[in-house]
Amino acid sequence: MAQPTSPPPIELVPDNEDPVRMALANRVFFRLYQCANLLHKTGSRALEADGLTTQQWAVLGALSRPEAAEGMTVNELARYLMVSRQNLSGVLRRMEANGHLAGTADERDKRARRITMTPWGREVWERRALPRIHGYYGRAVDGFTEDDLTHTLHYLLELLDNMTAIDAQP
Amino acid sequence: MAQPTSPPPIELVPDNEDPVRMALANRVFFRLYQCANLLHKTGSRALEADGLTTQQWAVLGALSRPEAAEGMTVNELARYLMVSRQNLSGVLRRMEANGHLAGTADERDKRARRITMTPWGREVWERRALPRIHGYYGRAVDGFTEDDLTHTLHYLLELLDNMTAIDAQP
DNA sequence: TGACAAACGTCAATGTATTGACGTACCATA
DNA sequence: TATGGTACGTCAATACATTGACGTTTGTCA
Repeated sequence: MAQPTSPPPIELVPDNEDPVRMALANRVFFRLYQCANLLHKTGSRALEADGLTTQQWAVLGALSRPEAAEGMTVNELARYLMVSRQNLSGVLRRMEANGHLAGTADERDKRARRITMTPWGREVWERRALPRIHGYYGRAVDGFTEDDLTHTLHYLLELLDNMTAIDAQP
Repeated sequence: MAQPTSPPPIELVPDNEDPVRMALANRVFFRLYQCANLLHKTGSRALEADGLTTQQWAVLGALSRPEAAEGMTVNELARYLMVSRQNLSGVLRRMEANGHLAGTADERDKRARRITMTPWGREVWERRALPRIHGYYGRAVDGFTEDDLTHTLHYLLELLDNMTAIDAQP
């Protein structure tokens, strides 16, 4: 027997008002906020003997990749690290002053500056920083299986995707 | 038939040198670093019309809890948010100047200052900020099921635990 | 009780992060 | 080939974040 058509189910509570979801999201973002603070604090402390901060660690990590063998421009680095180029400008100035980095004018595009690691910067990175970073990682992911790490990475990438969309379309 | 006892398996590569683990940890921390930057950027932008930053949002969120009905001291807030009290001192000064917060001398302990939300601060928090924050959460956790959120929270708490241990024992 | 360590909050110095503004250089199109 | 739009990098102002140092208050233990 044919049923009379009934209206489609109405979502009484829109997604962004679902209290359970909101409470969970709130806890996630609060912990993400704490993680961010603690990452910068403990990361910088782990490398303070080498005169590096967490941000400088990120810069050296980016420039040490084989893909960056020719160096990177300020803008490329800023996009890669997801910070503003204005901010990076200051970080790079300090790192050039420290002798870790060198900037040379780009031949093709005279507006651009190519940033590369100096031999001393590479030495510091490979011989001093990397061993400490691996020690740091070892403690920071203590108790994580490889599966845990993979899942954590996946969720961070999802959050990053969503926040990138928010950033692009405020 | 009895086997001769053989030596226990030797872990050739200590945990913090396992290259697969290190590579995974590196990707996790790089994404965490990007998440941190993007959280502060998009969070502050979401509330800029109310004159709030991500940090001020965290402070109001802490003070709006029923447990904080009597207010919180600077130190309690700093521990709760996992930032230094020196840093918080400046944030609170700006928020008192904005009229969102008020500080009163603690009766019991004359060294301490109890921070509370002003009626205006509560109004801004409840009527203006919270709706925007829920909109932000809705977009930021788009595609996450409740299970996903629970798992994400779990992994962030694990990372937080490990980093707290590093912080305490450098 | 009197002295001394420890905790509370702030000041100062430094580094990182944002947006807005600006000069220089590239480039596409009229 | 001019000319306007856009991209590159930096300067300036402001807000966060750290550590180190300091004056005030508290509380404990000789």
